[in-house]
Amino acid sequence: MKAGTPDAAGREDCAPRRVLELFATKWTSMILHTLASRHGGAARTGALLRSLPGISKKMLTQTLREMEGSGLISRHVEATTPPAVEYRLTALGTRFLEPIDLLYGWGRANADALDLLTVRPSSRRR
Amino acid sequence: MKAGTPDAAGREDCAPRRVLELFATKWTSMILHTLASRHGGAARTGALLRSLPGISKKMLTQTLREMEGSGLISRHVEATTPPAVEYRLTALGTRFLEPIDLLYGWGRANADALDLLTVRPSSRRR
DNA sequence: CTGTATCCGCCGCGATACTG
DNA sequence: CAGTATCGCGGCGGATACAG
Repeated sequence: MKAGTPDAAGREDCAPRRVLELFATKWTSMILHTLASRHGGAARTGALLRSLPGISKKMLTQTLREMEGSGLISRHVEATTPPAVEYRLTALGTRFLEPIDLLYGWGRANADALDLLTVRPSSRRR
Repeated sequence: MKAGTPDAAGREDCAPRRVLELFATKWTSMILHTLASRHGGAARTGALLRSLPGISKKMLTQTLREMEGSGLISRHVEATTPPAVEYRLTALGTRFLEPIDLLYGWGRANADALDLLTVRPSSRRR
C-alpha cells in the first residue's frame, strides 16, 4: 500500500470524520452520558446544568440544539408555568453511547498512564 | 440518585475528560489511525502529510509534538541527509486505537443515520 | 525532507444582562 | 425555569516564508 492513498481517515466526507465532528463541541459526549445516567434517559435543563460542572448556560443550550439537530436527543416541552423542558436520548443517541462509554472506560483503565504524562515529568526532548 | 451529583463526567480532572482532551486537537485520532494502517505502526512525516487530506504542515508537526508528549507516539531520527524522521505508535497509542476504531466503526455502521441529518432535511423547529 | 516562525482570520466558549 | 442577545478574549489552525 503506497502513501498518498487515503485508506485511513482519508476522505473528508467519510463516516469517521462525521463522528469526530460530534465531539467537536466538547460537551456533547458528557451530556449524553449524563442523560444516560438518569432514569429513562431524560433530564431537564436545570438538572443538566447542575450535573455538568463548568458548563455555562449558553453552551448547554447551544450544544443541546446541535445535538437535537444531529438526532442524538429530542426536546419535549411541558406547557406549564414556569415551563418545563425535558431532553431525552433518541435511539441514535443511545447507540452512540456505546462507543462513548468504551472511550470513557478506556480512560479510567489507563488513568495512571495518562497521569504520568499530563504532569509532564521534568526533562524531555532536546 | 439526585441531580447535582457529578456522577457522570463530573469532576474536571477525571479520566474521561482527559481522554476527550486527546480529541481536542482534531487530527490526533486520524494520525494514530494512519500510523496503525502502516506496516509496523510507523510512518515518516511526508507520508503522513500525504495521507491526511486537508492537514497543514504546521498542524501535523504541532499535533505530533503533543502526541509525543502524551506518550501516544515516539519520534525517531535518522541522522542522514536529508534527515529522515519516523513516528511510531507506542504501547499506549496502540491501546488507544481500540476505542478509536470502535468509534470509527460505529460511524460507518451508522453512516446512513448521520447522513439524513447532516444534510438538514428542510423544515425544522420554529 | 523536516521543522520553526509570523501574521491573522475565525469561532468556541465564558460572562453578563434581559425576555417570557 | 428556559432561552436569547452581546461583548470579548484566547487560541485553533491556515498561508507563507525561512532554516538546517
